[in-house]
Amino acid sequence: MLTFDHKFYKENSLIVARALLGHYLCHETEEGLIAGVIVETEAYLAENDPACHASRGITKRNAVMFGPPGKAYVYFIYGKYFCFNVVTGNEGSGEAVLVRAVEPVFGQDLMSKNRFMDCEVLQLANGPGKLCSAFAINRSFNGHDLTSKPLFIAKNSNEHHRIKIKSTKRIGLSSHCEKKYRFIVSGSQYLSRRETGD
DNA sequence: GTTAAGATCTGCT
DNA sequence: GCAGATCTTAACG
Repeated sequence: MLTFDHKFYKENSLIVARALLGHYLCHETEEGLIAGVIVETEAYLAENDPACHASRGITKRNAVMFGPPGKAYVYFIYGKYFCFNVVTGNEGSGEAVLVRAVEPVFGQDLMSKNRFMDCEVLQLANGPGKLCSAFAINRSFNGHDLTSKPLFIAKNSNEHHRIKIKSTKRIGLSSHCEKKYRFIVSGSQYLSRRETGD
């Protein structure tokens, strides 16, 4: 499995968000490999984006976003869930890509175990909180370099050229969510929301 | 020290 | 389709 180099993550979040679709998110846990194809992402921009955690300057939580690109930004939300992001852009810019859903391809049994509940394969990792739970991603991976094990993103050299990418509005934001900064693999059955006709 | 809101998920109607 | 759970984070005093 080949990972992306740091130069790849240095592009701005809009570019990286699209570029990550169709590639693999992998976690080599002690119990075995967990892997899935990234099918849904959202870009959070350094400039003019009030919804971005970094928009109000550096804090203890978002510090990793201002560090070098290619690292994981993991934060806790709603008292229960984690969200997994990839830091992008130049160091100091404060931007990231939220990975919202993956299509399970390996270690579905482990994902199911990590979710602590019975659910269809279709719903194992079709949302930011679900994905982190299934992949056993927690606070300890905040700041982890995604070009190295045990948690990494690997290139898919086969299918990538076949996917069709669509952009839509971002999910779950109370304000300033009009821009189409959410990117999905069109036709995928593993999205967090059903694909609409817009 | 206190408070309000949050890049969500689940279960119930 | 909608409300509740649940607790960290950040802003404010």
